[in-house]
Amino acid sequence: MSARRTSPPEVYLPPSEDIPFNPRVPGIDYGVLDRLLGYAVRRAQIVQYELFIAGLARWNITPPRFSAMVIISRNPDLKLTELADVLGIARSGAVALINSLEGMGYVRRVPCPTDKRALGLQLTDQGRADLQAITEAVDESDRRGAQALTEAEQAQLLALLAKIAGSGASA
Amino acid sequence: MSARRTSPPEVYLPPSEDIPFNPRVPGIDYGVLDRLLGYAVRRAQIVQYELFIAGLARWNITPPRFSAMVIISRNPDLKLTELADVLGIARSGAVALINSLEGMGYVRRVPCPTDKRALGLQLTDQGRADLQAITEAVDESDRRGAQALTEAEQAQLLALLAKIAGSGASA
DNA sequence: TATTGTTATACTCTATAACTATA
DNA sequence: TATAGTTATAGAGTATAACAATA
Repeated sequence: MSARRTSPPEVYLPPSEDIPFNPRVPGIDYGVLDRLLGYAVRRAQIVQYELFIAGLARWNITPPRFSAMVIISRNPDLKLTELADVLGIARSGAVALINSLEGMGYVRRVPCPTDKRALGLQLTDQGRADLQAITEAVDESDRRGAQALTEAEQAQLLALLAKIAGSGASA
Repeated sequence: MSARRTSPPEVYLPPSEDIPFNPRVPGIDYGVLDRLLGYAVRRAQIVQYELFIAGLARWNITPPRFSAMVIISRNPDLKLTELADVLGIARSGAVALINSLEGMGYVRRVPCPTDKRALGLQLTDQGRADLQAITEAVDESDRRGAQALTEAEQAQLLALLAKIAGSGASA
């Protein structure tokens, strides 16, 4: 009993032999699962994630990588520990994440002038450029994931999700 | 570049040094993430999962284990391959899942009369009994996750999530 | 003493592929 | 030939703990 987790892992490479996840297999009785909010969120997350992977395959970009790039681009000289906090992962995980993005030529570590222990994270020119195209692809797959909803419903859903996310944080 | 995935993994053990996930760290600019449905779902899922783990710690029950037990209890003599399909995991993963539930004394493999290759899955008496208490704990943590919402909002959220989950499946 | 980034280690989950025994 | 369950193997992600450098 070790390797305890605070957040569910998230990795992602394209589908394969398996047909895409079917959130409601015909003839199956889901019992309580059908009325649990947690299961509904999980179902939706799997579908969203599959769309993300399908749309971002050519970039080799996973959700955590995309999130990290966005956070870094919007928050200049963010420290590695802060990034870990924002993403909800351990510092060692953030190191691995940054290593991969650095290997892709998207992120750069720069020394911090005021604290010699720390380092600032920045997007490279290529990272900044590709993030634009990547963001367009993400937007596209996000739109596909929401296509069953009207504009009003999408706004509603976003608001409701923010509410339940926020409630858990303060608890 | 191998070990391709069709669904995000899901494990779960109780939190630790790390404070719980904060879906909106003060002073951080989330950029596009704040308007992406996929990120909102992911944020909510992390919080829901943390509540699940906290509430089910004493049972050593994870979301996949709970889902499997419910599906097995509601669908008599479900085959292992069918369970894998419902949960959206590979057959080898279903074997491991059933092994763990069998080790806990909750699930039993029974030979299938009509097909000697296949086996039916059943809850043991203990599994059936404990599932009741476990379901109550799950209901409790689910309620806590939804406490920021009114009854009407909860129903609305459930319906909207079901819509976006369903849209992805048929695509 | 506490914190930053790092490394080493272990664990869980997942997928692929091959195997067997049936169909 | 195809399918059901199993096993073996590998890969990705996460966590913990310890470390050196710095605060």
